[in-house]
Amino acid sequence: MDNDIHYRMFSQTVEYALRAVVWLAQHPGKPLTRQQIAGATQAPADYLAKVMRALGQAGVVQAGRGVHGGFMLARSSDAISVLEVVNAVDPIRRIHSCPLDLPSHSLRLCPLHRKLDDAVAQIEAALGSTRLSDLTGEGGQVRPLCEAAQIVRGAASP
Amino acid sequence: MDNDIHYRMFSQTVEYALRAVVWLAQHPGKPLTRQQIAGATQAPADYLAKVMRALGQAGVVQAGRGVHGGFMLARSSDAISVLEVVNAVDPIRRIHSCPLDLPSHSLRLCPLHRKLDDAVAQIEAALGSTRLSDLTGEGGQVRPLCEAAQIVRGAASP
DNA sequence: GGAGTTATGGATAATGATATCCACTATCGG
DNA sequence: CCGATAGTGGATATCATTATCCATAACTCC
Repeated sequence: MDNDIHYRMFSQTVEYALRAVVWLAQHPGKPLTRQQIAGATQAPADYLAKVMRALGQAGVVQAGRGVHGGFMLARSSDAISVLEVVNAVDPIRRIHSCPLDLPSHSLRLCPLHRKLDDAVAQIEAALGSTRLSDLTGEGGQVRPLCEAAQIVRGAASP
Repeated sequence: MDNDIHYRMFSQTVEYALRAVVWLAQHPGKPLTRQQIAGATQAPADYLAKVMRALGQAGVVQAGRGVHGGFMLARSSDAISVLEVVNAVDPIRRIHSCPLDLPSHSLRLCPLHRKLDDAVAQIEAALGSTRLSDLTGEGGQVRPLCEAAQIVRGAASP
């Protein structure tokens, strides 16, 4: 409201979750550990533990413990939508009733909240129709999350 | 991420700001005081002071002090977009560069962040094309923010 | 000009999201 | 079985948002 960077349409938690599952989608086959994912996606490893747990409980990823443990997508990357990932960690909240703090008699929203809910619905639809496979480049070919991430990988693993 | 209600696509501050300007749009002519707006829109009066100040600095509302003071829209309600109100208090942040914490060499976003930014752009467009007059009912006729708000007004002012 | 009213601006407190840390459990390889 | 590895779960710290409070400035009416 006043000075510098803060407001985000998507929470930091959602950011981490999406980076993680995209990275997993780009590296199928063997499980990746939390440390590996954290390193690649520039997420704090300790916090990522919580995020991954939420993804596991939601059935988006499959976790394995022990020496060859780590995380894999629970299904193929074209069977998981971005919306599912978002909802696993920070559910998108549609506006079903008037947010004024009253028992909602109203079944219909006022023009303002109808507009806002329409906007949320748009997002929901956009995320729901996007699959993880849409974000990994065609043919399972490995693509970096961003150009910048590619640079990091190059620098970190000579 | 775990148990109950939290995540919102729009911040509480944005909610208050929008309720306030919609209420102002529905009551043109004379200025409304912070207390009046707070009462009608169920917003905490003290916090609303800050929100209104931000709206004033952004040129969305016009403030007057003293005995017949209060707030009025700075322009007519069909000359103010919802986006302008949102940006006045909690600017929508487009994703211009990779959020990974590196100097952004990359001019192009990766598929993930392109998708996310597209979603944000959709919201921006939807809010930008909606005017306050679109939210007040046709012909300047007074409509409540929500059905619930109408009930409150009825109960509060017999 | 004085009294009362109302926004302004800053300081401070409470709340929720984010981040860190540690003990525990499951799994694998010997 | 033993030790090492890696996820699980909970406790705690940090930080931004939200909320409250107070002193001050501007304005109206008398």
